[in-house]
Amino acid sequence: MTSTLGYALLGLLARAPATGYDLSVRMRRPIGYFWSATHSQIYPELARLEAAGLLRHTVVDGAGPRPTKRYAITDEGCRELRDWAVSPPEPSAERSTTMLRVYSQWLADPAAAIRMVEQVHSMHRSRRAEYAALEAEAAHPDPGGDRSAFASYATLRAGIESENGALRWCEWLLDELRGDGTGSGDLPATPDAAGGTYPGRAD
Amino acid sequence: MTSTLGYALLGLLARAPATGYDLSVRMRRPIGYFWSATHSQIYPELARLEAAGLLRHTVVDGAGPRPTKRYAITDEGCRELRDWAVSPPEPSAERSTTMLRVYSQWLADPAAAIRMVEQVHSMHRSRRAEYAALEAEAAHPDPGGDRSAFASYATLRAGIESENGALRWCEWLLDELRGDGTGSGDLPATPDAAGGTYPGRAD
DNA sequence: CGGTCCATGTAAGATGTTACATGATTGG
DNA sequence: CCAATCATGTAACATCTTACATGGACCG
Repeated sequence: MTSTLGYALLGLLARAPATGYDLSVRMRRPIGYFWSATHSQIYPELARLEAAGLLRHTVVDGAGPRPTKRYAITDEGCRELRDWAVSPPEPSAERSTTMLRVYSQWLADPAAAIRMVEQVHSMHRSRRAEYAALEAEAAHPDPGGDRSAFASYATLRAGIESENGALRWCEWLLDELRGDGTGSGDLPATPDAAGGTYPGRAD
Repeated sequence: MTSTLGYALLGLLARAPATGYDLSVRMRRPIGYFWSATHSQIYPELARLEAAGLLRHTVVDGAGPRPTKRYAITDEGCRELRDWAVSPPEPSAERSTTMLRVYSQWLADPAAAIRMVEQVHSMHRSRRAEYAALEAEAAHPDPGGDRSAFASYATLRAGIESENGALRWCEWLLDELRGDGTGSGDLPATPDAAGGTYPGRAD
């Protein structure tokens, strides 16, 4: 019944009440580092959630031509969100246009392919730097303490992990494409792990 | 003009001609390990690509009630795919319902949260095993040799990387949630890296 | 006086999911 | 005989993106 976007909004409102505008600003960049939406999705969804009794709004002073609404989650909303949060996760289909491009780069000039992968690499570097800065701010919350702060931190760690993995992959691929490959087939060690740890291997 | 799905189909057809059915079977599981689609998307898209001159079909013998069509990519299709493959990648919005769930798990019973993360963990383990088996089959193609085989291999490596990162994250989170945390804040070394290497850290 | 921020909404279009529909062949 | 596989399509629905629309306040 409730959409994924709905749960994203409930997740934010469970932490603090907010206006639709507040929510749309926060969701321009991914929330929990793994979801995003625009205001044109958010406003209708808030109305639907309220009709379902999961939210309530009060009109407050604001700058817009229409009344400014501050939304708060209801007890029913909390319950529904809580149940969804621990319900069995569906096997999510990963999607990446970048990977699709790489899949067909064998058709193109090798130099052009390398340039494209370099761009991907630098995008991941700056994204990781962003996340690393956020991590430095919040330090490492105790899972037994403020649980909502720890949950935010856990999704941030996942973002950093995922950027580290992407960076390692880019560096491996660039080595291969440039012909610097040592022939071992292993991924290279990365000398510049700024922020976010590169964890050790098993052996 | 051409959709992402269109490029996914062109990417497969650039390797070998195929029927819509073939394509739909291959795309039930992600192609290049990072895209998927169902037959109801694929058939109309094939018609559109053909109308745009990027594909051509011949009718062949087959079992269906309608004529079975074998599609092949045209030179124009190859050119368009090639250009797209090395064009600047857009910053992709990552989406994960699992992460959204984790973001709100602080509302729920800790034991239920742990059970849910354990399920995520085991899903990633089996996915990685699947990928590792595929990797063992293909070994490590030379980037200077069959370039299309190497491109497939590169996307498979990305899939393995991403599974390794997800597994490491699950294991860290489970330690934290169970209260086994050493307090170092670092991710733990993982003792059971089956298939797919866990690469070394920088220092 | 022009641009940005606040603040909310609608509408049109692209894309993705789920269900409906047909019908022959093969294997248990 | 029932189910799965081969093989192609349409229709309804949900979701996401992009553009249109309004209007006050503040800053340069």
